[in-house]
Amino acid sequence: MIELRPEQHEIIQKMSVFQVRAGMPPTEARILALLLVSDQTELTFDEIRETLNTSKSAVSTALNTLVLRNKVESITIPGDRKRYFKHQLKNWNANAKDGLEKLLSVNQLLKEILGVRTKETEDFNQDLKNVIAFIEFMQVELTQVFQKWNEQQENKQ
Amino acid sequence: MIELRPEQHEIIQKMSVFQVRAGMPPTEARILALLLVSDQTELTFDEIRETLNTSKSAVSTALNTLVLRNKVESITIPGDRKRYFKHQLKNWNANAKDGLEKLLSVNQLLKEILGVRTKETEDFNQDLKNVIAFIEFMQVELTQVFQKWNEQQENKQ
DNA sequence: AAGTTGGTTCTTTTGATTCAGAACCAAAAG
DNA sequence: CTTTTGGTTCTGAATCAAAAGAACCAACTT
Repeated sequence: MIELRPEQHEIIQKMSVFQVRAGMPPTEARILALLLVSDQTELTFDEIRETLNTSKSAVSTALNTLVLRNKVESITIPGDRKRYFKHQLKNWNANAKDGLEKLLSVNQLLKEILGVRTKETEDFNQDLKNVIAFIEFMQVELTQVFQKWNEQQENKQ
Repeated sequence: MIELRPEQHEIIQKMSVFQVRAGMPPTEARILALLLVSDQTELTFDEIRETLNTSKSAVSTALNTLVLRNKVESITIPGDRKRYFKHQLKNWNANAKDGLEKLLSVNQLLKEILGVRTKETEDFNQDLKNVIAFIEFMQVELTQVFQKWNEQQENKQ
């Protein structure tokens, strides 16, 4: 069992509220938050379960989906049967990119809608075309922004 | 009651699935999709209710939150008691900006976490600093991207 | 003033998520 | 081969969000 300072508990609370609002299940959110604030960066299944005071089943399913979604990485140390779990901070960038791309993929549907609409409603259709153009613009610009970040990072080494 | 062609029904289906995945309640999603595909761009409360085959209460609350969130605009025609509802395509841009800013606001919490962490775990802390830097970078770049788009639009007129 | 229209608000019902508890299982240790 | 460890999987049970239904209300009509 990990001992947490009061501030750490507080942040777990605030952070998980934030993530739950964004659609993440509570247990997953609390595990992620714990892995961010804990003094040890690698925790075992049981440390997580005890510290968060949650059932084995809840922790097991939550951890598995977190690993599946590349939010958490699971580490095995040779000669130790336990698995250790660690926040995948390194993937934050890539996850963000994936998330944005998924959002922008709505453009496919908007184009379909434009294809199906009456030609009568010219103003509306023009507005729709504009949204489509905006999303396409964002796609191009965001790729450049990500590229720029990656270049900056490489130059720092 | 609005008559919809099969393709229109299909798109309402696909579009609302997409939005529901992104966290929007089903009725709201279907109303938005209907307002995008319908041949008439302005529909009354009852046209929406009948076409989507939903209860008055569900339509009422959904419409009200959509109006509150600037996703739908409500129009009144003088001498007609009914309200007409229209998709706020013009606000797509601004809504996108708000949504992104909300996502990026997690940075506040990440900074708090960094302040509370042990100094022992240097690698982890460096990764965390990197995420924070990345989000700050995105904030700056995104503002510029939005600005660039707005300038382009002004020049077109 | 007695409907009718165009909704809103409150309560109940339904359905889906989430979690706990227990049974279960595979790998390693004894 | 039996036991322990480190989890997983399978029911319920509790909770929660969304929708339905019904009562309600204000504005307009007749």
